[in-house]
Amino acid sequence: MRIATWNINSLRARMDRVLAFLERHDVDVLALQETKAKPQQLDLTALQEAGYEVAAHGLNQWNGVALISRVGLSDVRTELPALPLWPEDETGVVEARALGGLVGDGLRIWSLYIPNGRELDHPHYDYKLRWLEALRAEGARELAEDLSAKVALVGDFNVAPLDEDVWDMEFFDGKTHVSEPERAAFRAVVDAGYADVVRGDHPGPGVYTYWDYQQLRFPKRQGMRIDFVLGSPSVQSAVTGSFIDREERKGKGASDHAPVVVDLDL
DNA sequence: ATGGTGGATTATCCA
Repeated sequence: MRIATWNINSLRARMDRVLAFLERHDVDVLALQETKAKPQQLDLTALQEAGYEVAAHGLNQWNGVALISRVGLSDVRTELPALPLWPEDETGVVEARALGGLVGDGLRIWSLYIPNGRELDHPHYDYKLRWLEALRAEGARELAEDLSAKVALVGDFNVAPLDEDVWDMEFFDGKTHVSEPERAAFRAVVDAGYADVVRGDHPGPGVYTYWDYQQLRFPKRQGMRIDFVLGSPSVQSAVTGSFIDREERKGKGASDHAPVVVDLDL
């Protein structure tokens, strides 16, 4: 089974790229972030004609997530249990930052869009840390129940875990994505049993998944590694290969993120 | 001097 994660920065603006990507790489399951669409705004005809089922979760113009699968899609959940909400919820509305489903032979995959954090002293920064802690707790609970559970936590984590995951640490001094609390929160998810299954075969420095649209960051190779596929032990041991599709960042109409692709022999 | 891109939605917010 070939799974992938991609911050698409508007699914409606890039549906043609998604279809071409799925076909080009023979992808079975694709997790998307920043779909920037409510489910009812999406025209899924072409995806369905290509043999894919789709589940989408979105409430506003920036932080929607989706799962696309041609190997089954069931038990779809639109929120992680006990996930803290932003803004502090009075209406019952929750943010569309997580969407999980069962695909293939019992693999649970979560498409995750971790909060950006904005600034170190912004309320969203604390929200980001709480969100990651809730993800860790839920991930730990899942493995405490069944250590052999096949779980993949994939998506845009908005954290660069190592210094080598950004093009210039001095540039990021005092900024989010590289602060120690964010990195500790990311490591806690890993330590709960969810390993980065890509880094081993694609070590840095200079291996990125995101390049800002501004300042010619992509041609200048000034990027960040912030998109990850984290796998439970049974997923880790099933990995047969992986790659970051840097080509997808090229040309007119590219997302600012590249897809991350992982092959599994479950 | 400096958000110099890009998307969604409409002059502003978000990343």
